[in-house]
Amino acid sequence: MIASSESSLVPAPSQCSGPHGMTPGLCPDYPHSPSASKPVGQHMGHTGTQGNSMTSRGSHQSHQWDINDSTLPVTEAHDSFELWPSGHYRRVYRGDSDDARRHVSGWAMRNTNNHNALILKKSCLGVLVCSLDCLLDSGRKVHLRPAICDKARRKQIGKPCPNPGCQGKLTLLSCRGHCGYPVTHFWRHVNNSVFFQAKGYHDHPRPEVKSLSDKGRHAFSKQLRQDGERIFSMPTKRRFPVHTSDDDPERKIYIPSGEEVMCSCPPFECVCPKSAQTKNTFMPSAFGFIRDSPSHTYLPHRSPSVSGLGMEQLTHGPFTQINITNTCLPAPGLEVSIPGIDIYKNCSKFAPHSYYHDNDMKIFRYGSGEVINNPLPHGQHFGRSPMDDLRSPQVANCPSSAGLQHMNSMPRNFSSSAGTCNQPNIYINDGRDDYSRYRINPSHCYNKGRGMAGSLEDRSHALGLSLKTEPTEHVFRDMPSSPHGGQTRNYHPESMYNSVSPSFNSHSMLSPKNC
DNA sequence: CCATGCGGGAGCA
DNA sequence: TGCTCCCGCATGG
Ligand SMILES: [Zn+2]
Ligand SMILES: [Zn+2]
Repeated sequence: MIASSESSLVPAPSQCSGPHGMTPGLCPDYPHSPSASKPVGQHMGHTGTQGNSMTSRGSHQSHQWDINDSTLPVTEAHDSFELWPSGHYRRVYRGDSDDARRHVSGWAMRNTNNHNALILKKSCLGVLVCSLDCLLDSGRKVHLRPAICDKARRKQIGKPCPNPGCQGKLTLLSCRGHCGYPVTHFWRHVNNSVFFQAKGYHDHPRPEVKSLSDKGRHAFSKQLRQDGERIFSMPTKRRFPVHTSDDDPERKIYIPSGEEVMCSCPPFECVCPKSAQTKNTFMPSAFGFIRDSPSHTYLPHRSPSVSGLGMEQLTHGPFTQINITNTCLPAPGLEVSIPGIDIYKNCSKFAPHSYYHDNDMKIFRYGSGEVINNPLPHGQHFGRSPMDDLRSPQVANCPSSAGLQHMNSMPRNFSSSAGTCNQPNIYINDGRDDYSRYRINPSHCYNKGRGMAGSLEDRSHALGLSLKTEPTEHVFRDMPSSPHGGQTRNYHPESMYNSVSPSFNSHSMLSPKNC
């Protein structure tokens, strides 16, 4: 988010109490944050967007709104379309932008029902990779685009790698760039503009763009008909993007696996094997959560522990890719000091496979195919993001939710007493999925058309938005290992984060000494 | 066939 | 009661 609101301009530490088991007050998400002193709780929800005359200048640095704001600014200046948005930021596109109206993204984003017809939510599906992590003739890796359609996607998974001669199979590398869960995109049409907000950093390579994937699909169909004959990998020339500030996603620097310079530990803690505190221990983050889920409900393949292999094995891959694509650096602000760069650097190992931080610098590391043990049951793979569930501690523990994000209102369970976290304008935008249909159900006011962009905008115009944004759930409560798994682990957030708190109360998070 | 969006309803707390 | 996820439907390319 390059955003903007007073709050977002201020990389203020987040108000984080309960959920993280952290000491309230000091949540050094962004130690260099300018100070601000507006007590949390003073704002009624957000800054500068209370129907005032604020107008966006079109620069993403000036976005002082949150997608959930009741009133979004009227703007005459718009941002150029970003095909590969990553990170927490906002954009305002022209209402007549075809890309924006179609909610286009280079990432494979699937629609998520948030029961809010005004705001379209999508979550990232990740990327299809070769289980053997093979290299194409071009030197690139196989990064196919997951089908948005569940059914089609199921068919993709397990297919032979399109790389001639490779015996690998396509594996879905799920996105967990939003604190362990898929990155989410929000689209909202209002004021003849298309407001876009993204949450999370994709932790996987970019999938092939749509048009190319279409070719791939056809190729696969052909392949099936030809009974096993391998198809060739997709060409690499991008054709789909209409507008994009994208750089060349294929620019990669290959370096020996031992030379990686960063890790992708969760922002709140380094869980690198080099970290004595966390090595071979249950990680209190989403990763550990995943590991402990018998049903492998959520993105288990990235859990260093999930396969039962040692960390070394898990992290051993053919090589590490460092993809530097700085052509679209986020503006100075929160994003600059986010995850993958400062926070994770020095952590040499963590994931069994790729990690990648878009925009500023991408780092990904692939393990061997065996390591990328994919495999979430389909039902889960295609499931919605648990990040949508505010009951999930991940949400509460997510820096993007608790720190990076602009928060629209305080969660009910958060102590909003000033002083516990003397930061200004901390807004919590929970980023959950479904809005309560009982509270927001435009279909009650409008024809139940299945319009897309138009309907969003139309409804926005006519409907006085009153969106509830505070988490109403028990974000600090013990969480089940999966929303519906039934296996209720006794999660004790407090204990879970015992080892996290220290890092939270120091700057180690930003310069993980333990890594 | 699939992308995309909508939304009913189940399941859980 | 509130909320999220599952899953099917409709539409359009
Ligand atoms: Zn392969
Ligand atoms: Zn992603």
